[in-house]
Amino acid sequence: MTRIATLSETRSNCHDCRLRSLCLPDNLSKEDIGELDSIVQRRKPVARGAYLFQAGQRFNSIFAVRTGSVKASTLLANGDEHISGFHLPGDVIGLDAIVSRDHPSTAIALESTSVCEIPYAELESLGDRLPTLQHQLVRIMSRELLAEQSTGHLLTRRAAEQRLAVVLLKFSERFANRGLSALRFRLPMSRLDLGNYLGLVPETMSRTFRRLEEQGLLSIAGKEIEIVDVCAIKALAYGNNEGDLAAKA
Amino acid sequence: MTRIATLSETRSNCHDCRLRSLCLPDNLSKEDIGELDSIVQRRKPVARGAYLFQAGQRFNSIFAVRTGSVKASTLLANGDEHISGFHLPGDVIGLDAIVSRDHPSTAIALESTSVCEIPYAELESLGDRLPTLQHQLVRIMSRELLAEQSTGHLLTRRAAEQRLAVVLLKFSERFANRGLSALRFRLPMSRLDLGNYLGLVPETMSRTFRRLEEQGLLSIAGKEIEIVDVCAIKALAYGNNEGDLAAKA
DNA sequence: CGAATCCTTGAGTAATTTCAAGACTGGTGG
DNA sequence: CCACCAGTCTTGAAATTACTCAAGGATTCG
Repeated sequence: MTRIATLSETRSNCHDCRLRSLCLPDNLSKEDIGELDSIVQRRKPVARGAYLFQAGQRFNSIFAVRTGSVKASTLLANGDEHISGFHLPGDVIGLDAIVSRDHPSTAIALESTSVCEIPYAELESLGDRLPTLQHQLVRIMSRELLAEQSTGHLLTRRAAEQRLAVVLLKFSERFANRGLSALRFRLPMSRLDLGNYLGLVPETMSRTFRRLEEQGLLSIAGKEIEIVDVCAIKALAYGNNEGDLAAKA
Repeated sequence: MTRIATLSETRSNCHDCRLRSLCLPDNLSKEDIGELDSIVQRRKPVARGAYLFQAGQRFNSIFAVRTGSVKASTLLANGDEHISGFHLPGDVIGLDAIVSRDHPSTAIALESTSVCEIPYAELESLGDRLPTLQHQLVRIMSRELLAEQSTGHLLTRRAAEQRLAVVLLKFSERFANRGLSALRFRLPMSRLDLGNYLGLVPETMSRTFRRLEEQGLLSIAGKEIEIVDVCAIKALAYGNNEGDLAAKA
């Protein structure tokens, strides 16, 4: 077929982006979105396993995930990998690098992933002229700060079942925020990666998933997860430690 | 003694503040600091156990810790408290509330603590006029984001000894950043609170402290901590899991 | 000085980790 | 299109570790 489409035609712009309300353009006027759009670079999708950037690499841009998913990881002194988070469409990546000159962590695509690259120097300049954009950047950073904090809550839960319940609800919420089903979704990462994130070994992950399925809280088919009993999962995740509520499932 | 000093005289200003380089004034011109100073409110110290703000309370200001220390906590559904962080002089608190209208967490003074209160609406307006100030706010948020992330690293460490080693090194670094001793310092929080933060029960905290002291890595006198063998602590915190290096202590 | 809180210590239990090995996938190449 | 291969996932049994429960002792703050 004849390809007469220019690059810009096949690539979306901020104004028409479904994720606009989650991203930098939120609250911006049509004109301001146009200005932002002019500095946003939309490259071809990043292949599964490829780096968006690596730890130690010079920081130049932040990235907004458009489709796909990304894991953020750091290499520990002993050679182990620690996964500090997973990024889904609408998330903005690289904000932790602003304060230093270099990226503190590595961003790896978990599947074919398309991102918008926003050169930070240009964003900063544009923000000087467009207060609304600047405010939105700050709001997004505040949002990320909040998200990171709740990760802390997650990891101090002792029981593996609790940690899994909490993280599943968090993903559920994130999918729902994008208008997807809160009860049926596909986890983009391997159990290995999810376990690493939660501080649990793969064996425990496997057993914990199975236990929740046996209790009738989940239905699992590979990476496809269905939350069968939301109430019970919430009770397990956020309810009392004694299990009084959860035991009623 | 005769008190003729006005309130403004007994209270410092941003320009003369020792913590200036860690805080919002960093990188600002003398004039800009003056403008910032004019919106900063310096109240009398907050007593030990008093709230700077409570979760759910309307967000109006961010706070910079000048002296003392603060713990950030949230109440879980089961009634338990979760401590998400500790704030020392130079830290800016409340940034996680910008995105929502209310504070997501409660800030409690761990000792008599003095803070600078910065009304956020005014800071935002001022930031619109002073790009350098705006950039500095973003840098501080990026710094906080980075700090929160490394909390995640901390909490995925399985062993209690590792978690304690990591958190002690983090405090050591923070004290050093303020020009204090990196090897001898006073932890402002109780073992209870520190354990809560680390996801460990008080009994485990007690035993773990004692074990590190017996191994000759620490010297402990109440809240006063001395790091005796930095290398061994670092090996324990960041070295390999097998303990090959740490065992040589 | 006195009460409240915090810290310590001990013994037993429950949980995850470790070690080992087999089964399953999904992607690649013939 | 099928077969292969590497990585992923599962399962079992033993070992380690932190948690729970209980109670006494030490600090600290008012």
